[in-house]
Amino acid sequence: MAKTRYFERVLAVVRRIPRGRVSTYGAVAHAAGFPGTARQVAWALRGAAGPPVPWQRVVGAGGRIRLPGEGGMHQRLLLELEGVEFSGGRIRLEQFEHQFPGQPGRRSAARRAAPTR
DNA sequence: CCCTTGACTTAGA
DNA sequence: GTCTAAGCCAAGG
Repeated sequence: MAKTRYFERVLAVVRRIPRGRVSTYGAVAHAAGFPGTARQVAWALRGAAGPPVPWQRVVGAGGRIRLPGEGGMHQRLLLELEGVEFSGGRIRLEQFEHQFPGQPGRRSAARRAAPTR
């Protein structure tokens, strides 16, 4: 039961994350077409946490679990079962982060505030 | 319409 | 390495 478009879009993206891979809130938000809405991605996952949505494959920047409490423990467990390796509480994004197809945000052709990195 | 909440992120101390 | 502050944005009250 689709609730909102935002909701649907985000979940659709999360569903595309293959098993054994992970993505970050920011990346999902961007892939869904809403760059800069990482927090809302978390909000959406919270309301969708279920079988149809591999919510555990979405982690915070740097490959850190941002879900507190047992939920976080559960998430880490599920990921490890999928083959994702942790390194001192962090996931090696270099190796497990899923790269979405060249899908530039649809809201505006592009948006790379990319600070002086 | 205003205010609060939150599984976030980045930058600075 | 840790902690704090500010920026961000959709939803719900």
